[in-house]
Amino acid sequence: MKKSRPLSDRQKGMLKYIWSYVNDNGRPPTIREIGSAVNISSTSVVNYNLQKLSEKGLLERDAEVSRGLRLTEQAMSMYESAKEAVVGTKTAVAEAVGSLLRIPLVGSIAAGKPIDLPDTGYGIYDDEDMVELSSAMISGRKDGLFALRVKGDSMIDAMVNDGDMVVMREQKTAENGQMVAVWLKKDDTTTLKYFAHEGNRVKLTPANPTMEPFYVNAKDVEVQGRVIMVVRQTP
Amino acid sequence: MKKSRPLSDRQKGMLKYIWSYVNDNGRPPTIREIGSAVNISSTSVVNYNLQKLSEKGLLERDAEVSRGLRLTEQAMSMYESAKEAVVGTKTAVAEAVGSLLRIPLVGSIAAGKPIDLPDTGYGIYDDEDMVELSSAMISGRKDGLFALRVKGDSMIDAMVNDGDMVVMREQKTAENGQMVAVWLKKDDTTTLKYFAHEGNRVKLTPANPTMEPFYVNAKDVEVQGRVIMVVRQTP
DNA sequence: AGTATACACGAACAGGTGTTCTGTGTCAAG
DNA sequence: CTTGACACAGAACACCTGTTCGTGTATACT
Repeated sequence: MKKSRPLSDRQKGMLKYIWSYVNDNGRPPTIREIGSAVNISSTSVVNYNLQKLSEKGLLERDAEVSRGLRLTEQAMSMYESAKEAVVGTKTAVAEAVGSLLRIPLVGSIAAGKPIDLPDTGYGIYDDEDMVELSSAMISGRKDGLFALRVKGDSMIDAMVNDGDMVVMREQKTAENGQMVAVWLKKDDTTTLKYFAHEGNRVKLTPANPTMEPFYVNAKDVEVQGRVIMVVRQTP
Repeated sequence: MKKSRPLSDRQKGMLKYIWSYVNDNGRPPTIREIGSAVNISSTSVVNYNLQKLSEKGLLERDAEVSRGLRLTEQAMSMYESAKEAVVGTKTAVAEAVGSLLRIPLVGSIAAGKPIDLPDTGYGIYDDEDMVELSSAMISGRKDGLFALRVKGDSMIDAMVNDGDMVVMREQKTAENGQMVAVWLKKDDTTTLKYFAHEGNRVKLTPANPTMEPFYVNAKDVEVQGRVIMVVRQTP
């Protein structure tokens, strides 16, 4: 559920000013330039409203960089009505929009503890805690999906970095060849490994091809979920 | 009549950098950013050459204003051919109408060769060759995006596996801290590294935190694009 | 009543950024 | 050889600029 408030007069003015400033000068304005153009005395208020506009997807900001802001296509279209292109593709996109999956980002995953899902279970989530993926990117069932943020460097064996996002599906069992998050009872450790049954043992293979697989007694592992996808956003 | 000297290599480099920076970031660079890009340690030298370029009518400056410079038509025309290639990529933007981005999967990336984009440039794509991502997942500009499939194990230093997908943006320049695909001329190798200017050298840091950064002469690296995202779909 | 949220203001801070000044070396003309 | 224009380096300075903190004021909801 999105609570998208309408733009205030100030925010509309700021947007328009930024647009025309870039048009006139070939570079974005500073916070203080925006402020004096819209009669805002405090830079923090400009900053505040810029952030609001950013949250609405109308502009993007580069932190700690002077003039580090940029209008998005969405905002540009408000001023450049003539710039529509390729109507043909529009229908295809319209169909595709419906197949957008919104996956809750429910917690984090680290080596030292089992996956921590909020006690409430799956319920209501803020917009910030959702990951949007095209359903075309995900094969198989699309229910029971959730995403976790990886904390720490403990998963580099699995080619997963600190800060990466792991999209998973609730599963207590796994088939051979699937990548799973397993809880190793002996070590009190959660790891990501390729999974394979081998008699009463389980073969766990790191994703890093330079590392050797190892074997664990089937009683000592607990499948916590299947890894569908790993996403890393680089700065 | 003024005696108009030909441009020095430095000035040509500055001009080109400014042009690609504006193209990449939507705003002009600072004096120090230009300096580190062209191996000039002193801001006064950059200032000096900027003034020369200004006298030659290749750019205009706004005094006492950060990022207060702008290429003239005359200078822009020097890069006309390259500009058209960029305009070509705009088709990818046109399809980004909704909140869903359709990014062309244009080829593969491997250690032994530069990024191979189809000679045809960006044009028509099959549906199978498109990657769908929510635009909310991608920060920064959304034009000039393309995706590559990673071939081989040569990128494990960058925590990127065989078969992973890399979403990139066409960029000839990079800011400190960004992950880029760089072509190392000496080694005939393409690698993914975190990028940082350091004087006349470039610091390249592997994503794998257990590995040490190394340094290369700025002349021997060529930024081929910026890595926006790495996506791994597990079986 | 109290609590939460959105919005606004002003001040202060740290680092970014253009400018300026002094000095050094090169090279061709006088 | 001397001179002066040209190109460059380094440091210092003053202002610019984004960020953050504390505070205040409405409005809506419990």
